[in-house]
Amino acid sequence: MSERRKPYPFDQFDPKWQAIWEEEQTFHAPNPGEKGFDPAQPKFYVLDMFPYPSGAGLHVGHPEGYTATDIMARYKRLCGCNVLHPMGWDAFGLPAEQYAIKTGQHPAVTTRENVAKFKSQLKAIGFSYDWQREVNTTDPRYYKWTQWIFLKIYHAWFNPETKRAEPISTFRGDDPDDVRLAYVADVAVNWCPGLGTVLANEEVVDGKSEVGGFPVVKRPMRQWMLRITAFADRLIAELDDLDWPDSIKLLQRNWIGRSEGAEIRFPIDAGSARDPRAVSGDSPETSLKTNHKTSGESPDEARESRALPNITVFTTRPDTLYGATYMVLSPEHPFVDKLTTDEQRTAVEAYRSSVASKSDLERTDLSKEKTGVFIGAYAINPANGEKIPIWIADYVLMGYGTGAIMGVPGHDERDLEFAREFELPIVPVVQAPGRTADESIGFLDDGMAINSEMLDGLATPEAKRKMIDWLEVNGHGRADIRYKLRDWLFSRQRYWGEPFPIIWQDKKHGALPESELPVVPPALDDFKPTGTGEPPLAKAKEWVRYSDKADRETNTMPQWAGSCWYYLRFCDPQNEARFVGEAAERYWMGAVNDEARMTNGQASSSDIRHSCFPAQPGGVDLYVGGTEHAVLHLLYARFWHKVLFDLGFLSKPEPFQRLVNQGIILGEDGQKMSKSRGNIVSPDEVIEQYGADAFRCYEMFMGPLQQMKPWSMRGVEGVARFLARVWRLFMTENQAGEWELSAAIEEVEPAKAQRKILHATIKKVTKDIETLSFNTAIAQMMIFVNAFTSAATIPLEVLRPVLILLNPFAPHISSELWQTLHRKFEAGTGEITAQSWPAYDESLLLENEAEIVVQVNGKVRDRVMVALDASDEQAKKIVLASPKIQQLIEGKTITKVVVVPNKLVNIVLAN
RNA sequence: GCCGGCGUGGUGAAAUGGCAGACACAAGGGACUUAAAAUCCCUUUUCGCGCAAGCGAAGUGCGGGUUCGAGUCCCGCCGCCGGCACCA
Repeated sequence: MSERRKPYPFDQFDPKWQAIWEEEQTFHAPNPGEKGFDPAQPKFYVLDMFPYPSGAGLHVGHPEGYTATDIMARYKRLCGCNVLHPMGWDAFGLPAEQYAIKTGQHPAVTTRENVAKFKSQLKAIGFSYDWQREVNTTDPRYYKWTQWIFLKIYHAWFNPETKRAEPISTFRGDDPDDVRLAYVADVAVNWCPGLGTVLANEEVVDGKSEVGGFPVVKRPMRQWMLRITAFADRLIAELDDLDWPDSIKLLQRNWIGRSEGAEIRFPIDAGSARDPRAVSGDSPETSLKTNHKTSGESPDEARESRALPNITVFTTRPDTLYGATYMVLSPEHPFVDKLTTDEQRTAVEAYRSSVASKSDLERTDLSKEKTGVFIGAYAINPANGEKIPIWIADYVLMGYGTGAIMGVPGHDERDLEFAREFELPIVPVVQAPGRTADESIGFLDDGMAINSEMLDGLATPEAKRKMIDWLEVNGHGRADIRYKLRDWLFSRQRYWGEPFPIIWQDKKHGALPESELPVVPPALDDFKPTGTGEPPLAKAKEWVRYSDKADRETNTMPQWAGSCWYYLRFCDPQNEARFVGEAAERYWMGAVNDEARMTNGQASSSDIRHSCFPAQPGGVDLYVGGTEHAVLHLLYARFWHKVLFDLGFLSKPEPFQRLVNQGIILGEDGQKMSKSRGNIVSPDEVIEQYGADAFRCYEMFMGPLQQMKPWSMRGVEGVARFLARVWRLFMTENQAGEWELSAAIEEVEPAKAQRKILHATIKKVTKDIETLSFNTAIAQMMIFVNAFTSAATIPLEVLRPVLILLNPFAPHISSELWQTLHRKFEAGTGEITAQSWPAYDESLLLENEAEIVVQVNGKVRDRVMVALDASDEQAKKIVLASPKIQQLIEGKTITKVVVVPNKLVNIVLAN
């Protein structure tokens, strides 16, 4: 008696049912060909973003999305679907390694402990995962296939003709290493000294590492890159058919940053450069090979550029070429050295070194004034033949476009600022509607071309087109498309990641044969980064030596690698011969089998409807996770998926058909949960006090899934009270203080009103689950329970379906009550999880009469009952006969009467 | 700066262009109880009138508009949140 008695005995039946589900493997989904697989069942794949198992365990934010997917999974099973609902661990990554550095504890040990903790917490919430499908990215049986996929990428190239990834064997050029989708490049990378590793652009936030917040500097290093830019167009275009939030699609489109425009070549003025002949090539890109797209320059261009060097710029506004009064090169542009005149050399060198010492953060500080230096050389504007000065300035970035721009101060904000700072000429070439030429300086939108000879009078879009034609015809340039998206920097100098299946011999990289996978990292005592950029794996000399002639690659893959394809492994996690079996992939990642939908055993007569099987184009049917992965994981995974699809391994080009982002859960103080604020709520304490079902239901009852919302223990209590009312609807306490089935439950015909509320509840809950409106589904079940709490007798017929409706939300209590009910009544067979989702009968929702709202001039004045089949005229007549209304309209002129059948009549009076 | 999203009671929120505030929380009152807890019932947008059942007015960030009718659609502001940020 020391503890307070629970309002219902969840502390007894929560563990009981969790044990039964585990024992009976209730939620195991059989694969095609396996025992228990029914080809007539449609599939439903509902996926959570698998967690990184941190040492802190779960907080109440994690299970928000998990609860939503669990409700969906349990609902779809009750609807007769074969549901794939798996969970696993994204366990490579920095925290475990940082911990290892601090304590010497091997990351594998930490990971094992954290996984066990996470798993027991998830089980305590009663999630219906198929634990037979659990995967762990750090398990050699898993990362064997991560490495295998890397090899597929390595052995593939992007064929610009077919716009698809193809095996490297179809490449007809000289050196396949130039075009592989995985390649090595010396690039200016984001080096993070604090973490001792390089980072992808996506992992750098405000000049600091996303993990740990350490400063990040640019540094040239030899790194593995994945050619994601080749897929930029498809990654944008194929978003269209996905059922994702528009905001996430937009985020991805913006991140990819497609810009249409033109590449324009500006000849260097022969008289001005120190030694123009010394400049070779027409673009820095051909030598650097940073961009796949431009590697195939035409021979024409090459010949031309040898005759007279050009500076190539990219612009989205070729129509403004006549307004280009100067050029700016990035300070790192390879032409700067060759073009700088002796007089300007000192100033140029000084500027370049000052820029080099700046961090990215300082350099991109928008509020600072434009800086730059004239390098003494001139270029020729190909449109008007004018000699224009060449400058360098740090507002031009080497990493985008060609690292050089034409300065059009009339119609570009930055150029205008720069030109004003250094008193360069400003020529308006686009006239704004309703403004004079001079007033149009600084006008950025589409207008009409002026001061542009052949373009004069043309609207901007036509002017662009005409200029591009002219450039192409005269060999000064061509239409071009550029992206903000960079190729994916794929190597890390860390211990706790997948080793590359790559060896080096004579300074050339080569792939290991598939038979040598997995490549397991060496045992190390010292996990510390070397600090020099050399990876920790290099310390394992024995391991590194592959043969007398060849050494192993010592970089490791980034954390994203494992999560790029885990949803595929879930389809067939034990397969030792393949990353995913063909039949399993086709079934789970393919489209829903329409035939199965039609022949499914659910009742479907005309008046009984449910919507368990909306049209689904397939793939992962529902993917729930946080917005923080909008441009990282979701873009990388789509990229890998497309490569594997092109190579013929997958059924569909997109992995995740429907995506939903859950909103974050704030602490009780309305602030983001964090250790430092001390406002973290753990599911453990909630479950201990209120039970798993109250926890689940509160997570869903708080508000719309997608919305940010604060936690409230009071709110949990309210939901717990609801579940206690459900309990007492079925159970009463006897003299001995034991719970027994209530005598009020009888096998009697429900009253009409009872039946009506039952069917209204089935309809509402079904619809709300489909739209993920779990909060209003629970509200409706509360209404149902409130309506029955004081009833003298409760018909069995209405209780059974409601338990099934409740089951996805509160699986423990509904299972327990179902079992108790059926010990007495023996109606129906088996556990609640084996039942069918109830159907509702629309005709039972209708009365003979409807209450009509009567408005006068749009204000509600009365309510009257009108027969359902009444005509508009009849309704009007009844409404006008109402004494209240009579009073209000007396002596006034009715100008109009609006009738909304069965709902409303609005009488409009003349004033 | 640019691009999104969101502003409804004391709080979380509900509302296919058709009764604003469902369902909860909190608060207040009552029943049961020796008492408390638990449970159950009632009140609770604001203002005004009324002993009362009730009646009237205003009300969804602010200002306009469309409409018989706007929380919902359109235009212009303000505020908060998120993303991008010298991307040529």
